Amino acid sequence: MKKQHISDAVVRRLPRYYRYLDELHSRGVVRISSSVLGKRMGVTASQIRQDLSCFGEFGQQGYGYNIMELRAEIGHILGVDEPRRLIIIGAGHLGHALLQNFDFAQGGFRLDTAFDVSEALIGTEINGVEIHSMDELEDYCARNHPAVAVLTVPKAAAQDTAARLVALGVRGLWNFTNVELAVDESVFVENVHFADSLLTLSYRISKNANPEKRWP
Amino acid sequence: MKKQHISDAVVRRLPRYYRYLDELHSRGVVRISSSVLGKRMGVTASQIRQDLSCFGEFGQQGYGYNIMELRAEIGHILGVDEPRRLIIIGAGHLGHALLQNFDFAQGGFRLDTAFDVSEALIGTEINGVEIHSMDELEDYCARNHPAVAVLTVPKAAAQDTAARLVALGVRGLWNFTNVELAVDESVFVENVHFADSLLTLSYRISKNANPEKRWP
DNA sequence: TAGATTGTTAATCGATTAACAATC
DNA sequence: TAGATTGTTAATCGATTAACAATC
Repeated sequence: MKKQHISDAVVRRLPRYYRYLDELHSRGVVRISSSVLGKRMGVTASQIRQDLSCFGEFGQQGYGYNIMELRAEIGHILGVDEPRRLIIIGAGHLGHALLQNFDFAQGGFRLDTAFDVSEALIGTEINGVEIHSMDELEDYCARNHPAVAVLTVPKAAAQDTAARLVALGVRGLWNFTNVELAVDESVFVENVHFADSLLTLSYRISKNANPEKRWP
Repeated sequence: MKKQHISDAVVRRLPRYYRYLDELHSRGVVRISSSVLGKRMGVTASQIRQDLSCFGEFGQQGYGYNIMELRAEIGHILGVDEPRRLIIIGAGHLGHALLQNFDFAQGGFRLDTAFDVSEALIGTEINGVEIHSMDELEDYCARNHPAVAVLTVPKAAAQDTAARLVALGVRGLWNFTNVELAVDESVFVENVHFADSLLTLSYRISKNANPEKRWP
């Protein structure tokens, strides 16, 4: 039975299901039951079935799930088969790393242009992606209507750049700036807060300090 | 009343409190009440008080919280005042970006050495951090006992490298490889799964597709 | 058919919010 | 003192797990 509202907890688990199914698929496994998948992923079979039931009925009694099918269904739910444009704002070290390492196409995103203010970078190409001047942003957006912008600019420029992108019709911001962006609620912001992530690790290590192993 | 078990939900909110308090502190604000802080952060006052009460009593009736004190208390809870060593494994684009941009000292981590297999990088220095050969990892760990290792190696090397680090006594792994690491449960793994993060954004955009704004 | 496994409903568990006495 | 705000207890809400009839 399809649910109308999907909780954030469920949404955040979907990419992980997708990843496991993708791996099983590429290893040639054809079918899997919720209990086997659950054991492998370290979650309960109930949770998997409950999560999937939010979106439809993808399994078969007595059989389980066809991996290829389920993978495609989750991909569809996540929107990977619905290609959209993405741009990178800021081709510094982090933007550069994403341009070099990250497979945007796998997530269903088309990336052909990044933007930066550095004269040294403008006009160059990284991994097949052209670096344009920030002055061309308005023009590019008017022509290509990118759905998502990746924010890898310095902290100080984050809020202004975000506002500019929102005004240009961007629907989502993938925010690496460690700044809390104030934007219209119709625009989705996905934060990647490195500092927060490392601090939780710091916390867990501190709390479970093993006296024998406590070195600086 | 101090709690013995702290839920993950609470732990993940602490860095955000810390960040806000840090900013208020640097702007010279002296005190704040849970309701004002809550309004600013977009959470309930109840939640803030409930969260803090897991660790002690840091406020004062009729007054609220002293920002400098509370900031220091949360910093202490997170372990930022307890310096520990951290190493970076893999000085490729992403490792490089972290070396250049990320302030490890602010999280209480001392970073002096990164490791890589590339002959071109070994012996060089990035932002004051020396790049050593992976061959020197055992020796370095025996001498310096790093608490945390940042994993910015290629996917294929992830699991083996993790196992090697765990054997060398590392207590936590900050994992950027998008691989699920199988390690002893006494070692903490904090995953930064870029792909998962972007897919949740993809999902939210797909579901709330605004027909007027639906461009590729 | 018999065994396996689903989707779903019910039960449990935990997290968030509300309320309020205590008190600065 | 009176007003404000805490820490904590109680109430609510939501998410996870368990159970099971349906059925492949």
